[in-house]
Amino acid sequence: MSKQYSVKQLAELSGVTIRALHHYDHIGLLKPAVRTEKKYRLYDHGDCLRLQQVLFYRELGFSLLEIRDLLDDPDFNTAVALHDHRKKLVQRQKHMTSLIQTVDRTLALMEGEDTMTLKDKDLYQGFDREKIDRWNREVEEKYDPETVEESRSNLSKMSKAQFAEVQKQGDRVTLAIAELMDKEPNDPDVQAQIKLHHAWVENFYECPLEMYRGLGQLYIENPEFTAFYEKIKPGLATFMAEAMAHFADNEMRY
Amino acid sequence: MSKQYSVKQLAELSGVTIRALHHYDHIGLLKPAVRTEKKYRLYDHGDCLRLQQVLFYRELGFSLLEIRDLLDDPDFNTAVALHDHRKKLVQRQKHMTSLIQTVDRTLALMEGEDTMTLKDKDLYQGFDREKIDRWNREVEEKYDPETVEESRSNLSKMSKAQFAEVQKQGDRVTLAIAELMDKEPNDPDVQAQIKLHHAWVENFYECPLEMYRGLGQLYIENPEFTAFYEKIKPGLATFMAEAMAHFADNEMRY
DNA sequence: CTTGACCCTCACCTGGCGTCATAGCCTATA
DNA sequence: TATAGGCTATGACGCCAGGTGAGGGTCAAG
Repeated sequence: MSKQYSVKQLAELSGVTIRALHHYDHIGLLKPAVRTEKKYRLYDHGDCLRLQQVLFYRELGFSLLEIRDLLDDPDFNTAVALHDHRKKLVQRQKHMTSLIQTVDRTLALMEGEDTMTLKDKDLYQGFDREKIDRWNREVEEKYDPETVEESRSNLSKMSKAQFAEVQKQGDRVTLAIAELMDKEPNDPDVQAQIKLHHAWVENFYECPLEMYRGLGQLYIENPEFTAFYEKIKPGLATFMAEAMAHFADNEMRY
Repeated sequence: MSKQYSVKQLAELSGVTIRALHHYDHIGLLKPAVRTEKKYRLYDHGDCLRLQQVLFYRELGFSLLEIRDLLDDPDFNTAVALHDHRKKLVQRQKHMTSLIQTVDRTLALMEGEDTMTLKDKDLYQGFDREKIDRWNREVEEKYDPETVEESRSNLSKMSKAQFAEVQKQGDRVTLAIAELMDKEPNDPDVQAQIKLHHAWVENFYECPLEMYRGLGQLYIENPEFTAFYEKIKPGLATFMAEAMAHFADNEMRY
């Protein structure tokens, strides 16, 4: 009657692999209309339609078994299933969004630190306005205007002289901490300096405690940071990370 | 010197399972600092830090092997890795978005068709205003005001009489197509009726060709639609789907 | 009759563990 | 000191959606 297709033909028609068709057969998702005497699979038009449906729902992220149940039960309420599925998709999308934000924040911290602390790049001489503008534009695309405004105000409002002053403050704090490395990371003296460090960081970004802890992590995670601090004094990166973690812990208790 | 932790302790501290720690050991991602004579694992503070990093990157969706390489190679550029990873995340997010839109469109079409064509629900008697309002509210949440305005205007602006008239038109077209099923789906006569059908659909939704093709797919994907058209004449669902696909193809060529 | 394209089944591999099964270790109490 | 319990270890199978063969049968053309 109507046309019949071998596995290969159906595979090429539909774009799925032969192995996948075997698999669908195996799990009872798509059994060929005919099995010849020699066990060859022959698919008919109905099978093609079913495969279309399978691919549609697979695209949407349904599991193969869900699809099987969905297609096999004629009483199944497709609308409800789609609605449920939509919820899952939205959740996954939100998750993606928050992950992206985390990456962005991490990158922002890294770039921020680069800009603020790596002196090799002539930052003492002239403030790299171009870079700041670029950064602001990027932020603008990703976040809401408020954030941009804050970032812009913090960074570019500063004059060259102000910036140099803030930079010097940061150096002083860092060196002071380096001097205290014979003590424990949560020694009160160290913690006092860390408090200053935290305040210093907040010159540039609003930096809640969780973020501050993350910044500390970054000091030991990212080779550039690690190198920067290790150059000042070996072990400083780890020491600061631990001290910052303690600081975050202690402050969060209240 | 510093504290040591058994598997269970570290598991409880970090929130991962013992099995996971075993696994991380197995793949060389996190080997305990000490293995006692009796093969017991003992983790030290450094291991804790490393685990933190592992969890951080795992959260972000890096694979365990990627994390291992990333943490083991001190020259590894974390910023670049994060940037690459960000791209992947954004792509997945976009994919999610398009899937959600597909689901939404499917649901919209289903609801639309339900409202328009399933006569059992007394639609001839009284227009289900409550349902329309609900539908409009949902659209309102998902899309921009323009779309809502359009949807609202198309649907609820119609008087009961107008609606009945449009409904009759739809029936006429559908029956006309059913009469032409002995011809090929892309026969000019069929295509002429399909053109009317497309115009009819656009009474309710702006329905570009891709969407129209999708609607055809829906006729064979969704049991409710299939049942509706099969009841008019066996094979009509498939026939219309094919004819609609041809129509979309043909129209798009110009 | 052979060649080459196609078909079959069986079975192991991926990732990130969960879930047993089986057995050794350690400590406290009867 | 025996035993109960809680901890530890290793090893192996399972999940999901197939990928990637191995090893062997089938079919049409030359």
